[in-house]
Amino acid sequence: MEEIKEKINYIKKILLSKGYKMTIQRNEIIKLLLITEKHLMADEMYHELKNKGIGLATIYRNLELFKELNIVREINSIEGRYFELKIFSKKCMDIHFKCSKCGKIEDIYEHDMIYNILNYNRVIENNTGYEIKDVSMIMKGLCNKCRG
Amino acid sequence: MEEIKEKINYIKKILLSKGYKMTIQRNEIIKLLLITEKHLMADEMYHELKNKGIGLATIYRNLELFKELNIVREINSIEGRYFELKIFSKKCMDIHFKCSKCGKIEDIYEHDMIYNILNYNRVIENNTGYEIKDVSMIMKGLCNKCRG
DNA sequence: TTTAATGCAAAGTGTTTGCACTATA
DNA sequence: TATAGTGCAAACACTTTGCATTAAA
Repeated sequence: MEEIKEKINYIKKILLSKGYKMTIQRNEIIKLLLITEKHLMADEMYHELKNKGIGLATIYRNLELFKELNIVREINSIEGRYFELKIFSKKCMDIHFKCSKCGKIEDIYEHDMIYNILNYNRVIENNTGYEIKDVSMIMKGLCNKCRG
Repeated sequence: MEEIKEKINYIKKILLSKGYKMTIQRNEIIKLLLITEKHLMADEMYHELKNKGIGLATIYRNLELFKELNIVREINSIEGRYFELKIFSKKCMDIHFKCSKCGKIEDIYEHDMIYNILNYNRVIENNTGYEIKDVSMIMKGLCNKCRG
């Protein structure tokens, strides 16, 4: 519980440093995401928070802001839009390319793709019940020298 | 061009075998997806087909039907919903999940993610000069039994 | 000739925006 | 006390549905 306060405080600093304010509503939204520890849809958050007088528009507006500040990430699936905390996520993954002719191995940094894959991990976790902790990917083919 | 007629005919057989009819509208929607060879949003299709008197509702209804029949697949991203032919797609890659506790290995089928990754492969090929022929992905974590 | 499929318009979703008011820094 | 943030309701965009009509088998 102390940890949650610390994390919220950390996010508050980010907000203040960018000229935004930490409000009761933002505090509650972040706390909810921290406590539930999974992705939520906007209306699920609203359901949870409306008794505290927090409006749906506020939730949408803040999720948008949190996305811009890289605090939250959006996940799109057939069921709709989900949101989850991105900032304290420890998820990482590596991608390697291996040339099937000369055997050379290279690291690949494709940020958007990694981001995308990590998003889908949530979907897979939901569908399967697995808990994914690590992802690695190997691409095989020909490097530019061996392509000829 | 002959190939397109053949493919449409193949889909017609599927429709008829399930008690559906092949209409001008369905023909046009499938032809559009075959010709453009990429994913389209419903309103893009409407834009393309409304001069033939095809309504937006018809497009939505048929995309839904085609999805059920595994003819078309839906892709959800931040920009919105896309649709593409699934039935003649040669795309493949394998994804495995390995439980780090019990060692069990399972196949993962997450079409949208696969589609996404294959798209990024084009980007990586462009950036690196590599030619990617095969992709495999391993996810590690805990299966539902070992999570407990 | 039977029954599935269509176009249109109306109704539903989920999401964003304008505005007067409120609360944070 | 200045200005960012809020709730509410209206507006919006996308999608689905009801119904009278059309067309495929």
